[in-house]
Amino acid sequence: MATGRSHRPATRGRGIPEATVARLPLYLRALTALSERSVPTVSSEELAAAAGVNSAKLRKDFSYLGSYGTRGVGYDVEYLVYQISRELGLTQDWPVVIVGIGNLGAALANYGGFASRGFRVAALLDADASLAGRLVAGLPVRHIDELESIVEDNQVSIGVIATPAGAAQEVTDRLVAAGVTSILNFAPTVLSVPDGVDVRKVDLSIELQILAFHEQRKAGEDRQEPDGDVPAVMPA
Amino acid sequence: MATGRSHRPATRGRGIPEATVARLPLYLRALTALSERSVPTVSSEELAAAAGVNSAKLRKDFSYLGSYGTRGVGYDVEYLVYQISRELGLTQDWPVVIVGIGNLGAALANYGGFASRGFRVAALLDADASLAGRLVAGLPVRHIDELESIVEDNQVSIGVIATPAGAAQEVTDRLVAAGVTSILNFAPTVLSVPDGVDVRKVDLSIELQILAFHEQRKAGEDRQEPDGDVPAVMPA
DNA sequence: CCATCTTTGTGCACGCGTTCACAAAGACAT
DNA sequence: ATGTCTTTGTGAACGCGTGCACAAAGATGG
Repeated sequence: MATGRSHRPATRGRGIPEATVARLPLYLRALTALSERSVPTVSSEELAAAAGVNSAKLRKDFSYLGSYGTRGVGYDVEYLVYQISRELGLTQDWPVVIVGIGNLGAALANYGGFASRGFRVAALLDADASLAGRLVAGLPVRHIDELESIVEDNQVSIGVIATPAGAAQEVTDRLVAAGVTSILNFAPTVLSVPDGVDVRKVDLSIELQILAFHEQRKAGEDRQEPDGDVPAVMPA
Repeated sequence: MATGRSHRPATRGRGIPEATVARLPLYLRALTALSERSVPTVSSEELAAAAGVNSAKLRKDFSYLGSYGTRGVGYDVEYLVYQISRELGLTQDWPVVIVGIGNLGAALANYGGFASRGFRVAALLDADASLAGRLVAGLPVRHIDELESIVEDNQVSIGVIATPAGAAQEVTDRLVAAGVTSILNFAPTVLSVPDGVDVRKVDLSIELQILAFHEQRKAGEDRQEPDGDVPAVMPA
């Protein structure tokens, strides 16, 4: 995992653990819901329950970003929303491009969670010329050849890959060459990128396989092991 | 290893670390690609590179499932494919239901990675009656009211939730009540389930927010810190 | 049969993340 | 002001995951 290390071991602000960063969006979502209900303050216990985590963990997470609650009362909801948004960089506008407008790409383009949090879909790209011009989520699909100009013109630094596996690496290379430095990859492939480029992977089938493992283990506790070791196929 | 017919669920095999389980599908994918190219054996170094992990980690992972390579040679590809498939429970058939056939649900239904690995889409369900009967990925969409009978008739133990956030908990409750014990949740909500039910969450916007954080940090190394601590808004 | 070479399997140490448990801080009532 | 009560912030212990480094195992060639 190429997560740049902090040059400074500083206790404050700079050194937020990766695990904490991954939970901040979770807290933010819960806090936003509270904010919409005009709840002024919330205790670590309540918020932790809403986010589905341990309350001690939540308090420690907040302590990393120097966010202060009030003892005996809790946290100010609006204040926390602002702090977390700023820490995550959501107070600024992030133009993103989505490459590969198949079923998944269209789903992503329509996904409300993007636009609502500082992300703006700058363009939808696809290699299929016959898709060009078609409207998806109100935006026209454009041809992949426009990738470089779009990335440059819109200062796009985040790309989303929803292409078939075979095209993912080439698209990645072009995105990186054009200036993209963060990639969210939905294609079932290992992408290689130069240092300084972040890749996060979302793999639908892997999640299902992990579930299957646990499901099998649960079933195995009740019923007999379905014959353990020797497979039908042996190595030569 | 030939433990023949083991009556005892030996210490080995039972205690596979969660982190290892999460990587097994990754290895399996790389191995399948090798198998299709008729590569007979592979070293830990090569396979690790293909899967994007450290080779020592890979060897340790394999050691947990008792899978034996041959020193000086490497691992037998076919043998490993079988072993990992069996360990993950992919040698059996897993019927799944997908609930919520919007953009995302349709994308999931069409996703090839499911069918190819022991997963079979038993039904597509949606609350919108006007969708009923419409074909998606060759399967007719059925009304959510059929959930209970479908789950029971097909012995479905895995459910995929692709509904809006507001409907996710109710759908979860019905799935669990009908007998589902593993849930893959794409809705941006924290689901509460009874003990014994596994939930895995895939949250598209969270991944993007994590990317934004790193992106902001990268930008912050070059340019000036946009003023650190004191926000414009202070708590009451 | 012996020597050499390759690659596995793993003991060990280290660092990160989680959780407990509690002192400190502040609100609030009297 | 003082005492009580609630809730935060964190020190410390623990457990898990990772990666190094190396001995053991086996293949291969002479």
